[in-house]
Amino acid sequence: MTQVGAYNAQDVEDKWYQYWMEHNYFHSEVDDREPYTIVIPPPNVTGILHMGHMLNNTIQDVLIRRARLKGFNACWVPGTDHASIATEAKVVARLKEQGIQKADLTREQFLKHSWDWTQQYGGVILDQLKKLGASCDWERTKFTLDPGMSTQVIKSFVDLYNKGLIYRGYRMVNWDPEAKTTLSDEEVNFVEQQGDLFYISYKIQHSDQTLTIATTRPETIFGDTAICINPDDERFAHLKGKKAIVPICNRVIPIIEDPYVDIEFGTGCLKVTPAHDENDKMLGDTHKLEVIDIFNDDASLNSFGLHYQGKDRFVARKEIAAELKELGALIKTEQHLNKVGTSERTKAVIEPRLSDQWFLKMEDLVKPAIKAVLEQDDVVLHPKKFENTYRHWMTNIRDWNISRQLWWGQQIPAYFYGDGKEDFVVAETIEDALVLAKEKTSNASLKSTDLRQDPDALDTWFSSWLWPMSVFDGLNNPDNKEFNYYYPTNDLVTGPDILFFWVARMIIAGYEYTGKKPFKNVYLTGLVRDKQRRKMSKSLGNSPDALQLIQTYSADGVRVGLLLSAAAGNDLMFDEGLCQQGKGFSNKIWNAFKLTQSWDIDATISQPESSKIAINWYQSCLQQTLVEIEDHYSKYRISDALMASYKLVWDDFCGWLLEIIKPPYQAPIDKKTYDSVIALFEDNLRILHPFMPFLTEELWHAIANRTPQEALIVNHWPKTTTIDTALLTDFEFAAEVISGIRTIRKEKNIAFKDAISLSVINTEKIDDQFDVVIKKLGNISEMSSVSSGVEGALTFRVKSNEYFIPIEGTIDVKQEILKLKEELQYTQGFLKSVQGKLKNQKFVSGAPQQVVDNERKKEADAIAKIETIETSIKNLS
RNA sequence: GGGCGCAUAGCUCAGUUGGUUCAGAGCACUUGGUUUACACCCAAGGGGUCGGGGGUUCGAAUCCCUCUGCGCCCA
Repeated sequence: MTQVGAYNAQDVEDKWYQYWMEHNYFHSEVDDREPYTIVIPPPNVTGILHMGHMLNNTIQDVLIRRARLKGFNACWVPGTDHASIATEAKVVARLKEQGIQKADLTREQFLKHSWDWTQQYGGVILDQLKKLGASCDWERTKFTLDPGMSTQVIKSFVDLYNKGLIYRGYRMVNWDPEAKTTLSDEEVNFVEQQGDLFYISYKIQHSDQTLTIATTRPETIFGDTAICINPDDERFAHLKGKKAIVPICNRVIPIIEDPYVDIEFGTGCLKVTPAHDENDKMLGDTHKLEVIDIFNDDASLNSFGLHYQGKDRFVARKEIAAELKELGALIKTEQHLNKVGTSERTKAVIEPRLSDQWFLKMEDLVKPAIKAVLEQDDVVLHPKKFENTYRHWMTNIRDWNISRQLWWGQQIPAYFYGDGKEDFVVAETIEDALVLAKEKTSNASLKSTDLRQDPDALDTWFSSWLWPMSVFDGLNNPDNKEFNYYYPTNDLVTGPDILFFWVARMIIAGYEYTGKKPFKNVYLTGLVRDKQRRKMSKSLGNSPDALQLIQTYSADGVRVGLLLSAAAGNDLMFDEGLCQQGKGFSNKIWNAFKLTQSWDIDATISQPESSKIAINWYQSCLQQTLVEIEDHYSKYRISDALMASYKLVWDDFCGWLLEIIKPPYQAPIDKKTYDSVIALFEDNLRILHPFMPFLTEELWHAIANRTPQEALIVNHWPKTTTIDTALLTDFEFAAEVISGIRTIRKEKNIAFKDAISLSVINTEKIDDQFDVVIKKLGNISEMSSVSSGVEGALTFRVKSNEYFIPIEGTIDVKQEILKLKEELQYTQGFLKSVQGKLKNQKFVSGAPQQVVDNERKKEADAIAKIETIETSIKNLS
C-alpha cells in the first residue's frame, strides 16, 4: 500500500517539461520512420499568448503527441513572424515615447531599434507556449527575418520577377496615412460611420446656371477634374458639352457623360476625383481626365489645397464646408450612414491613393491551388464548409500588392539607376544588380553607388507564404535531405480569418515552387469568443490572461477545457467553467490512481469471478472506444475524440470497472486483478497523453520506475485487439438491471447497505455471467431464476425480462398496478406505430431490408414485453 | 450591394448517405446519498412541436421553396 497525496499540478508540470527538454524528445532528425510534420503558424514576434494561440497550439500539440505515440517521426517546427506593420508600429510608438521620430532616423538606425525590440520580446510568446506543454522542436525555431529565411524571400521575388509575374503598377491602393504605408484589401476593415452628405453647388461656365452635387468628401473638390452625368438623365440634358467651375479654386472642368452614374443617388451628378477614388479613377481612365493628387503622405492637403495646405483632411473638411457656406455654395447637409475603410492595425481612415507599387500576377498562380483543394482533394480543408469560401476568393482573386512603405521587413531587391520609371533591375544582390544594370544601359562605367535600392519592404505575407518550405531551407537548397523528408507537411492548424492571407497563399507558393502541396490537411479552428459572443480583444479587456488560467487550472485543465467545446470551424464561447471541468477531470484520474495505490496486494488470494468478467469487459470497451477515437481523429473531430476518452475513463473505468473490482474496505486485492487494472490504466494514460501530457506522464512514472527511453511521451499507442461485442451487449443489459435496482432502492428508500434479494424471469435468456457483477453493485444477497412471478415483490422490467425484489411488509398493490398499466399503455402505443409501418405495403417494399427487419424486431420485442406486463398485472390482481 | 454560413434541452453543441446512434452529449438544474479514491464525488430524475410556414416522400431535424432572426467574409 502506498500513500498518494493530492495532485500539485504546477510542480508536476514544470518538472516534466524540463524532463522532456533534457531528454530531447521533441527533437526530430531524419530517419527511416515515416515523418509527421506540422509547421506552427508563426505568432507575431512581439505578441503575447492569447486564447486563440492557446487553442490552436493545443490542437497542434495533441496531433503531434499522438503521432509520436503512433510511431511517426514527429516534427513540429516553431517560429515567429516579423509582422512588419504591427511590429513597426510598436517600435515607432516606443521611439515616440522616448521623443524620437522615425523620420529623424536612418533606415539602419531604425532597424537597429527594431532588432533590439525583437531580441527583448521575441522569445516571450514561445516561452509561454512551453507552459502550455507544446512539444515543439525548439532547435528548429525560425524567425521570418532570419538571414537564411530572408534570402529565400528575396530569391522568390527575383524568380517571380524573372518569370514576368511581378510588375510595377500605378494603382489605386489603400493608404494608411498614420502608418504611412499601403495596405492590402484584406487589411482594411469597413466600419459603419454616421457622416454628412454635403450638397455643393457648382457654377456653369458662361451662364447663371448651377448644378448641385452630393458628396461625403468636400475637401476633395481640389482634386475634381470633371463632373459626370448619366447620358440618359433628362434633367441634365441642357448641360451636355458645357463646363463647370469648381468652387473655391475656380478651376474649369468638363461635364462628361457616363452610364456609370446612378441617376437615383444624391442629385444624379457626380464629381470626379480620379486621384482619390477607385471608381473615379476608372472614369478618369475612360475619359482621359487629368489626375490631381491633393494629399501629402499623412493625408494633410498639399499645395493643390491652396490656403488649406498642411491641414489635416478632417480639419479641412469642416473648414471647407464653412467656407462653401459663406460663398453660398453649400446648399444643405444631410446625415448619411456610410461604410468607411479603416486600417486593421492603426484604425486610421484609409485614403484611396494612386501610387507606384509592386504587384504579383495571380491569375495563373492560383490555378494549381484551386485544383488541389476543390477538384483533387490533394489538400483537404476541415471542416469542408470552408471550401466555398476558398473557391469564392480564389476565383475572384486580384493581383497582390506586395510592397509596403515600411522598413521592417525584406527590402525589395529592385535597384534604380536612373529617374525613369523603368530604370531599374531586379537581382538578389547589389553585385548582380550592377551587372544587369550595365547590360541594360550598355553603360560599363556604372558603379554600385549609382544604384538606389527601392526603399519599400515586402508584405509580411510574402515571406510567410513560403513558411512550410523555407523552414527547411527548401528554396535555397531544394535537394536537401530534410526538405525532401519533412515536406510536404501533414497538418496545418490555424484560424479561418487567415485562410486567404496565409493558407491559400502557401498552397499557391507550394505548387509554384515544388509542384507539391505544402500540407495535406488544414484544420481551421473557430475564433475564441467570450460568453456574450464577443470577439476576445484587448480593447474590450475580455480576454483572460492565458498564463493566469494555466496557473489556476493547470495546463492540462486548460487544454481539456479548450478542447471540450472546440469543434473544428466553430467559434468557441470561452467560459472558465470549461477549464474547471478540465481540472476536475485531472482530479478524477489522479484519485483513481490513488485508489489503486491504497490497496494491499495479496498474491495468494484468487481472483473473484466479478473482477475477471469486469476486466474482460473493460478490455473490449476500451478497444471499442479506440476504434471510435480513431474515427474521430481521422475526421479531425478532436473534441469528440476527447469526449470519447473522457467518458471511457470517467464512466467506464472509474464508474464501472473500479467499482466492480474494488475489494471490501481494508481487504487486500488479488494480484491478477491488480496487475490487469494497472495495465488497463496504462492504456488509459496512453490515450489521454495527447490531451493531458503532464498528468499522464506523472502517473506513468508513479506506476513504475521507468528509464528515459520508457517515458510515456515516446511510448506507444494502445495495441489493438479483438472486441467481444457479445460481452459488451451483455454488460449493457446488466447495467440496465443495476439501474433498475437503484431506481427501486431510491423510490422505496432502501439504503444501499441493506442487502436485498433478486429474482428474475429470464425470458430474454440472458447469460448469467454478469450476475456476480449485478450482485456486487446492487448489493444483492441472493439472486435466483424463477419461472413465475413472485408475490409481494416490487418489480421492474428490462426488455421482456421481469425482475422481482421482495420486501418486508406489504406493497401498495394498487400503485404497482397503476405503474404497470402506464408502462403497458406506452408499450402498446409503441407497438401500434411499429405495426402501422409494417402494414404499409409501400414501406415494406420501399425501405431497405435492414430497416424493415429492424421494425420486425421492434415488433417482436414489444409483443414479448406486453405479455410480461400483462402477466404481472394478472398476478397482482 | 455581392457571397458564405447558422438557427436542435436553461447554456454550449453533436446528429455523416432521409429509416436503431433519432430526438442525443457535456454542463447547468431537481431529488437522494459521506466511517471505506474523489462533494472537483455517486445515483436517480425533469426538461426540446429540431426558428415559422409550405412542399417532395411510405417515412424529414436531415432534401426543396419561402419567411423571420443572427453571424462571418468581400465590395
